[in-house]
Amino acid sequence: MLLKLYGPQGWWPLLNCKGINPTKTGAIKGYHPNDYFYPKNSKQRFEICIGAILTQNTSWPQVEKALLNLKELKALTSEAIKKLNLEKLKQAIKPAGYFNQKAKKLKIFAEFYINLKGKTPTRDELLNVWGIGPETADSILLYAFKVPEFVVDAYTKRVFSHLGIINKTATYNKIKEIFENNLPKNLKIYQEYHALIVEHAKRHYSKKPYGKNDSLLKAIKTKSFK
DNA sequence: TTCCAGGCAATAC
DNA sequence: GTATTGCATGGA
Repeated sequence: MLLKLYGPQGWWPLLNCKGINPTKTGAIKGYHPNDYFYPKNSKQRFEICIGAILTQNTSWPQVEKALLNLKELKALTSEAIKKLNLEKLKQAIKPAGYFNQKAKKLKIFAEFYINLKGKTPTRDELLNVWGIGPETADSILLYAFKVPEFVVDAYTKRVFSHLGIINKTATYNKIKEIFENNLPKNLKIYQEYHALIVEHAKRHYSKKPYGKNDSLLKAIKTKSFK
């Protein structure tokens, strides 16, 4: 239903890629609808990773401003972030908020990324990096490294507890488990579903009362869907 | 003015 | 283990 309502979301957004859709909500440019072949290289992979860190409790347009500032400084690579002056880094990412913490997170992550030497990290390895929590780890694995880990966020919890499908007090891992146990373990499905939940929640679950005009909720209650 | 945004770590209980 | 708090900018 969500896919029918909103279409493919083309996550993860990148600043530079061919076949982009500049009109997509929340993106200046860089969505890649119907195209799951990104990222194509280590640089794009890294851009997704730092975007995942920068978007912690922050709206995507603010993150894009930060990414564009970094691009201006030619600092969208792990080596460049590692070398970049800390104060300059803070200034560049200021639009994304929490700039003191996030600058530190980016420095630490850049080092971690370099040490990977092209390998895919495990979930536990990511969780052991300061600044990477469960959602950021899963986002990095799912969208940058194409590992099927379902991403849970505040929206997921809000929407699905409203739908009566999960408990309000359910933990991150519990919610993740529910989705993964009830979906085919498929990369495209995991990528698209999470993105669609975010799009749906932005429309109906951003301000209270939540889910007021949620057509999905109505359809589920009346079972008028298949 | 107040609330909110694709969380996380530190701390308190 | 679970609950609370600080972190910060900018849009609605």
